[in-house]
Amino acid sequence: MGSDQTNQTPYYITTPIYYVNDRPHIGHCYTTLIADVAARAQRLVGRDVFFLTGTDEHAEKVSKTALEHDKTPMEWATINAERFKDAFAFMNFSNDDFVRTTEDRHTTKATQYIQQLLDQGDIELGDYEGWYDPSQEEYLTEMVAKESNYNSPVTGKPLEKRVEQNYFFRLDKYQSWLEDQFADDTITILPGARKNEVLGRLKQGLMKVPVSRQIKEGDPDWGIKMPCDDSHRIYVWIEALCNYLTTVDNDQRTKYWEGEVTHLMAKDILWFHAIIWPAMLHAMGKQPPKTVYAHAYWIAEGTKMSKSLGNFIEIDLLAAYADKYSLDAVRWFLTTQGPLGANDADFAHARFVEVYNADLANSIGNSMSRVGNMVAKYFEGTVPATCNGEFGFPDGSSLQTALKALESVGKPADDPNRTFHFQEFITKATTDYHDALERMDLESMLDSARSIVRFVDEFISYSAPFTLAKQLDTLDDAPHALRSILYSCAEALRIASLLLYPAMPQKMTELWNAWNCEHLTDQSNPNSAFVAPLSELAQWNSTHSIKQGQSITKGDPLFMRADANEPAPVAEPTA
RNA sequence: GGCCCCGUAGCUCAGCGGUUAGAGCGCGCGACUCAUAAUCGUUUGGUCCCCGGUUCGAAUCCGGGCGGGGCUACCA
Repeated sequence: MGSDQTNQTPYYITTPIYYVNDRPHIGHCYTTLIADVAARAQRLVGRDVFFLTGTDEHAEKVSKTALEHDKTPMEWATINAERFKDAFAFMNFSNDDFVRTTEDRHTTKATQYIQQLLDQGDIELGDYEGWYDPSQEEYLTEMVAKESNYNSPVTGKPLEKRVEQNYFFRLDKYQSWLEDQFADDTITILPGARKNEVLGRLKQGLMKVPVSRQIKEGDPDWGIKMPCDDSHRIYVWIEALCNYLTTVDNDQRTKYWEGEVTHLMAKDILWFHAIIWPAMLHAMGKQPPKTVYAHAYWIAEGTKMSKSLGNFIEIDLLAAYADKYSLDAVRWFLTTQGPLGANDADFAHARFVEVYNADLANSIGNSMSRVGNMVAKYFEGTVPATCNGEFGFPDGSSLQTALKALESVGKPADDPNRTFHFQEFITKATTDYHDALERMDLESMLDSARSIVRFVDEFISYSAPFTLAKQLDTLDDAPHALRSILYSCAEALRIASLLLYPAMPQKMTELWNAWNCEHLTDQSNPNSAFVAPLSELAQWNSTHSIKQGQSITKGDPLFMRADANEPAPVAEPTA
């Protein structure tokens, strides 16, 4: 594995921009978290990454709610955009930018795109005819109208058939082009079940989509006007989608759009991202995204989250969990247990504690503790030697010595012929890691990191360095064997920690500080850049490896074991 | 209404035509003691939703049920 294998295509990953009227909740945090983990992993393997999130602010309701709060729409949007920024800073997301759709850089470009589509005839004036619900001030689809017998589903009053003049995007022109993109995965829709949904709907045929709204008497001045026509605003959805391009549509950043683009989102807004947006891009002569990934939802303790139940898991509750179990534990749980597939996932406290103890306290944290502790105990905290990580016949003698030690105390190994090949195992783990990252399968990505930890635990049990340590004076070669064994454990864990970093940047940086590993350009800042790509960092017994004489402090346990009987954290009531 | 997905061990899921159906977690037992009562080993645990069909052979393909869920273009 050399740096020449690193994918040099710039990597651009986006989350949806979030509706500012919502309070940041687990859904926003989850989508942005998986983007963060993917972005950090891609940076780790050496790619040039741009990670974007932001807020969608031009919705009608924003201006309405602003009024209710005695604020201008812009003031209100700013207050709420700040809440998202705070929440994301709290989650330690490494987004390279945060776009607000009210910013000039967005509105200017978005207007240009619409103008271009108008000039080309991809956007044209037409009549929109539909069932209007005057009480809700919205149009209903034919299906919904029919189901409710052409009465308002809310008030029961009759719907009105209304015709409105609107600008339409000629989505219908791009049906066959879209079909081609999906047929050979030029645009990859993930997971597969979602792709089927999109294909199924696509088969029913595409219509023109309205991309403007008429400005009504007394409407607040909010949103972007149609460039050609002051009496229309650009429909907020259409404008919002443009953020992915507007933010990087400049000389410095255009390489990201021309690189590999991944859009992440929840399943409810897949259609816009898989169909409308790629078609718009194609019409503009721009490359479509490579991957459109729609994850499912979190549910809370087995129950769907809804406004009426008021059981949304908001940022405050995540903060309470972070306070008790550490932020990285929250990131780990959400990333590995989340609804990346087509099925919803449950945020259940009992499950959280189970995963926390199994993966973090007992596995990762404990393994790092026991190795650190043995180095402290047997070698006064200084790594005494290096080793090639080969154990067992015919390449190494250290394991044989360890087995002799076990034999001499009457505890011979069941299978005395086992071999352990650290470098080979780690190469396989990092290869799997890369492959999983390419598929956005973050759970198996992190599991391949954890497989190294399991390997180390297994090796410790088998080789029993603690037994060997008691015979340093009586058994020939025992000191050398013990040094080799502990070096290999520490070095393997160092590499595992690199692979775990994207999910748990703070905790892994904590370990590197305790072990004096200089992987980051600024050891005091978990978010600083790596000094080298993974292919170099993860080399066994090489430039960035643990060295002979390197001091390792035991440090505090990274994840203290949790008591399942303690009550679940509760969100602090906040303003 | 239309289209789609899912139903496999207590839980989350993998397997999607071929030997006695798997993993992780949980539970039980054994071993060990460097470590956070952690770890390692091992057992238990399954009419692979039901009925029918195709096949030498089906969890896997086909048809029909039952149950759960999703999508169905103007709140975002």
